[in-house]
Parts: sequence; structure tokens; C-alpha cells
Amino acid sequence: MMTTKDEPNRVPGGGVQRIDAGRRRVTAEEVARLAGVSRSAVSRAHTRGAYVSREKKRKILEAAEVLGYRPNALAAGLSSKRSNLVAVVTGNLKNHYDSEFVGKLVRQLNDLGKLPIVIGGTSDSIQDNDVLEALDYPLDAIVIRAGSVTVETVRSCLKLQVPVIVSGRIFDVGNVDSLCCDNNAGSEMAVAALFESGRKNIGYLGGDPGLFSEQERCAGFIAAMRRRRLEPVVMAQSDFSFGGGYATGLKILQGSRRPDAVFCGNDAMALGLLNAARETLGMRVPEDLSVIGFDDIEMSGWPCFNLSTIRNPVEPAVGEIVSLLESRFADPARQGQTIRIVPTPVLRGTH
Amino acid sequence: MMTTKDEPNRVPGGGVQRIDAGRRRVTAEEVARLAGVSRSAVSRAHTRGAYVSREKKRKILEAAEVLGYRPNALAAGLSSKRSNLVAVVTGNLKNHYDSEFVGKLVRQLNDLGKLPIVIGGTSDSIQDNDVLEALDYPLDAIVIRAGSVTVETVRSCLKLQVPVIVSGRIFDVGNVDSLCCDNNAGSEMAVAALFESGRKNIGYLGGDPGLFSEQERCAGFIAAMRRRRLEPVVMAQSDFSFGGGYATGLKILQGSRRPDAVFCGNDAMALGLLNAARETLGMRVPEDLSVIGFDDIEMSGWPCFNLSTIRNPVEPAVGEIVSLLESRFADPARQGQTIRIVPTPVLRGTH
DNA sequence: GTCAAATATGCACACGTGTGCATATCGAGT
DNA sequence: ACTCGATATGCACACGTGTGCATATTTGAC
Repeated sequence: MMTTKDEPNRVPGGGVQRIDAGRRRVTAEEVARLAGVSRSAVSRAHTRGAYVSREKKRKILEAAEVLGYRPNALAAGLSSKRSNLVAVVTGNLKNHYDSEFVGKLVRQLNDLGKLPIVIGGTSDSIQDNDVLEALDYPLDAIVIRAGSVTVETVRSCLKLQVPVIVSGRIFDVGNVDSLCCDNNAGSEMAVAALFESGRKNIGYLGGDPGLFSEQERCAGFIAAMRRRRLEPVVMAQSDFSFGGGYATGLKILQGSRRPDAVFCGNDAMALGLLNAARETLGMRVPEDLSVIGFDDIEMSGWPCFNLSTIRNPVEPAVGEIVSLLESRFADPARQGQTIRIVPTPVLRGTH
Repeated sequence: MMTTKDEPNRVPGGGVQRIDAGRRRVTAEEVARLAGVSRSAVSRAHTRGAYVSREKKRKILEAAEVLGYRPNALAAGLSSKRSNLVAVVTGNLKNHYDSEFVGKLVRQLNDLGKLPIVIGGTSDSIQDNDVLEALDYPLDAIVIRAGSVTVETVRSCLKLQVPVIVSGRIFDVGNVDSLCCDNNAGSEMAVAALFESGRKNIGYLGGDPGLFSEQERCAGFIAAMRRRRLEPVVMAQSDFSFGGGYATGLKILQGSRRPDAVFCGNDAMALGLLNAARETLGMRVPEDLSVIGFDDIEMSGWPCFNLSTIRNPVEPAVGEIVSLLESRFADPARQGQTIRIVPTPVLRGTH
């Protein structure tokens, strides 16, 4: 007989709640009716620093609890000037640096009481359409990760009075705030470290040349080399991914002009190249080859890699973004600011 | 003299847009005034399948373009039944599996025209408060990753008529939809693979025992061992992280009862243990030790790891979530469904 | 030219909230 | 008993949109 009352695998707690078909969200009106007060009183009971008698407030909150009432932010945000919605546009969360970045940013926005609407997630293509959809809501601000969006879209945001913060590139338009690593300094640190290890035949493995950081890091590399009267042995282009770094790394290391050191535009590619060198080509690092990356993602610190790299610190960057947001809320029309995050060399075992 | 007009490093495009201090969002009223029509006409011009003459529509859209008008979703969503907002509650984006999961989910939601509000990001603690804040908005649905939220909060969602989808555990309450990997089958596959490699002294490295997947994978492991009349050599607890896997891995491999194979509750821990074995203890894998993980995150396929693992496929899971969402929109009151995602063994070089 | 059907347009309401304003109630000090 | 300030409460409006309804205009057929 299967007529037992026991239902295995059920989460305990009883009072099973269900979604009623036609039922709509409970409104302040209904709470007021149940508590026997006016609707205004209900609103005031949920607003800090409004006049409501202690006793009535208790009764109202109780009724609200029973009915499961929560003020509707849609309605409130209509007249109010804050929606608490902040859009975060990111290129590709498969990119480990971006992933870490978005994770921390989301956390901090949550702590600030903001609701981050994330756009992008996967796919490297430009996200303009999705951004426009988000702009249908009156956003408190929009944080854009470099390369995810066109200038046109930024202009749309400003036209809708939505403050814009761009991270990962300098964006000198209107009163947009920009935030960017000092890539020049980073490249200089990398070349310096390789140079001091006695390396002279240095190559460069870059990412998508359309991206701002790539342009700066590449230019910084060339300048740093020139300062030491060195000529790059090889300049290669890839795509900022592990797979790309691996494939292009193979080519570089099997090419006619073999470098004894490679500076990579980010850590993912550096790890890819490291794999190509060690696993596939049987080279010894750092004996046969030095490798330095950029960013310092989590994996770079793993024992099997122990990658020397230039740290592009996430925590301070996210902190600055939050500061920029707050000062923007205080003065929406203020001049746009440009902030350079200073990288630090993290010299481990691959150079 | 610094009075040159040139401003270097500017993004080209002219017509610099700024944020005016007191300025508010452009309203349909203003567009109507400029185009010389009624406000209703403006609304209809922006609504598909509404009666507006071709000529008037053109004029309205032109005026809207000039003024930079976009319908305010806040106001629209007030009477409409869809807000297009979907909350995504995630535990910790530092977890590579979750990170990949959220990335793909966000992308698909974007494609569906939904705006994903991400909650969590970092920190393993429960996110109840942040979820409540998001519930102030009338969400179309909320997707919760296992372990991020209490039963109470789920009940709050249902009370507010917000459809709930839980991923990563079975949640048999009300009409909540659940989605979960078939962990039992996965553990069986892992033990089978180790057994067929001739391993008999098999250990287990688990994550946080409070998590549903850990409980199922652990129980599945024990059952699979029993089926082969094998006794686990060691049962260890860690935290699902690389660092945890490394540290606990060291202990296991230096303990009195050394296993010749370890099945790990997820890939991050497996990679940590792999590092401990190879780099720190100088062991050969798979000669001296077999390792099998769970999930198949990107790094597991990297040449230097080449980890044998049980794939907990992200793409199908996300696809199922989207399907559940759509069928829930079609029938909000329908019975909750439970879906098991079938894992597949990905046998590489560590067993 | 007539009439009906199809198309176009404006009015006014509903959506759910916060809050200014006017008014009512209460407590205390003289 | 009277007054004044503090506290409490309800009414009504604004927020910006979509849409039903009634009405105006055009189209097409005979």
C-alpha cells in the first residue's frame, strides 16, 4: 500500500506556501483595512522617522506580517529619486579576472543596499542592446567594464542622466568617471624583473589589440625595452584566454627567433604559455624560459604555477568604484574623475 | 603657456554629454509636446501592435530621439504584470563552478530580455537580508543556488508570489522548482573508474557537510564502495576550495592509512590535492595515486592537470532553468518540478 | 452618394507608494 | 481654565506609464 502519509525527502517546516494563480502582491491598502487604519499610517509605519504612535505601529507591522506585505519598490521609486538599481556591464565572466572583479563588486553593492543588474556574463560581443534594455529602468548608476560597450551607449546613459563609471580604461567624455590600472608602470616592472634576471631576448604575448589595456601594456613594454636599448625578439597577438596563450605560446616557442623570456598581457595567457612550455615542449621554467604575467589571478599563486606577475589589485579598484559612486550621488553634476590604480610586482618562481 | 585648446587622450565623437544637476528623466509628456500630439500617442508609438498612423509614429520617434526619451519601466511595470527583473542568488563567485554557472545564466536571461539582479558574489554566509531587499521589487522569479538561503526566505518569496527555482539541491516545498545533479550516479561513476583501474584503497575528500551536494556525493560514494564490498581508507572533510583541498590533501597523504586513490567532492579540491601530491610531496599521479574530481571546471582540462572527473554540465542545467522559468510564466500556479541533471564521466589522466 | 468597417486619437483611469498640508488630539505649564 | 507646543492622523496629490472606451476620421465597396 502506498497510502502512507509520510513524504520522504521533504524539507521540514510545514505550512506549505504556494503561489495562487490570480493572486497579486499584497498592497498597503489591504494592510490598512486589516489593521483598521488609514493607508498613510501603513506607509509611515514602514518609513523611518515618521510620526506613528507606538501602539498603532505595532498593530500595523503585525498585520503586515500576517498578510506578507512589503512596500513595492516600483511604486516607491516612481516619485522618489533613488531606485537602488545599479547596472554592471561585464565582458566575459569566463575571464577569471573579470569574474573575481564582478564578484567583489556585486558583494559591495549589496552591502551598500544597491541591487546590481548584471549584463553580459558570457560572450565577448558588445552588449549595447542589453544595456539599452536595462536603461528602461531609472538606474542610480552604471558600471561598465572596458570593451563591453560603445561610446554611443555611454552617451545614451548620460542622456538619461545615469552616472557612468568605466573600469579598465580611461574614458574622457562628459562627466564620466574612469578607473584604470597604471599599465605603463606595470609593464616597466615586468621588463625590469626580467632584465635583472639577466634576460635579454624578451618577447611579448598580447591580447586583443582592440582593448585599451592591451594597447597600454604593449606600449609600456616597448617603451621599457627601449629604455634599456633592447629590441623585442617577438611580438605576438592572442586573445587574453588560456587556450589562446597555449596555442600562440607553442608558436612563439617553436619559432625561428626563440625568446628566453616572455611578458604576457595577462595571467590567463601566461598560464597557457607556461603549459605549452612545460607540458608540451618539455622546457624548464625558469631555467630555459622566464615568464611574467599581468593581473595576479588566484590560479597564479597555485604551487604548480607559482607565476611571477604584476598584481592589478581588485579590492582597491572595487573600493574606488564605490567611493566614486557615493561622491557622484552627493553631487551628480560634478566633474568626471580619472583614477589610476598602482600595480605591484609579485615575483614568484617563473622568472 | 598652457592655453592650448588641445585635450589629449579624449575619446573622439564631439557633442560632449553631461549630467545636469536638477535635470530629470525625459517623460512621454515632453515628447508629446514637442511632436504636437497627445501623450497616449507617444505611448502607443512605443508599443508594438498599437494603432498609430505611420506618419505620426515617425514624427514621435524622431522627437523621442532628439530628447533622448525611453519609456520608464518603473512606471510601466506598476500596472503591468511583468517587471522583467529576475534575482539570482549565488553563494560565492570565487567558486569556479558557480562563477561559470552564473555567467551562463546571466547571459541567457539577458537573451530572454530579463534583467538579472545578482545577490551574493562573495562571502559564503547566508544572504537572507539582501534577498529581502531585492524582494521589494516585484520580481518575475528568483533563482537560488543551493546553500545561499534559508527555508524562511524561500517562504517569503512564495508569500510575495515570486516563483522560486532552486539549483543544486532538491527542495520539496510548495510549488518550488528544483534542479540538481544526479550526485549518486556521479559518485558511482567515480568509484567504478577507480575500481576498474585496480584501486582498492580508496579515500574520500568532501566539502562542507552542511551542503546538499556534499551529503549526496558522500552517501553515493559510500554506497558505491559497499556495493563492491570495499571499505573507505579515509573520509576527510574540507571546504570545496583549492586551498582547502591542498591542506587537507597533505594531511590525508601523510596520514597513517595512505590511500592509493582519492575521490574528491569537487574539482577545486581535487586540483588542490593534486598540487599537494605532485608539487609538495613529489608523488607521481596516476602511478602512485589516482585522483578523480567532480564538476569538470575549465582548469581541469588544462594540460598540466588533465584531471579525470565527473562532469556536472552547466549548459544543460542553465537551459533547464530557463525552460522552468518560461513554463512557470505560462502557468504560475503549476506544481513544482524536480529535475535531475545526468552527469558524465570525463576520464582523463589522473586515475 | 451612402453606409459599414477599419483605422486613428484623445480622455481618463489604474497601478502603489511617499509626503506636504491641514487638522485633530494630547500633555503640560501657568 | 486657557494656551501653546508636540504628536498623531487622514486627505489628496504626484510620480509616468499602458490601455479600455468612446469618438473622430479614413477607407472601401456598392
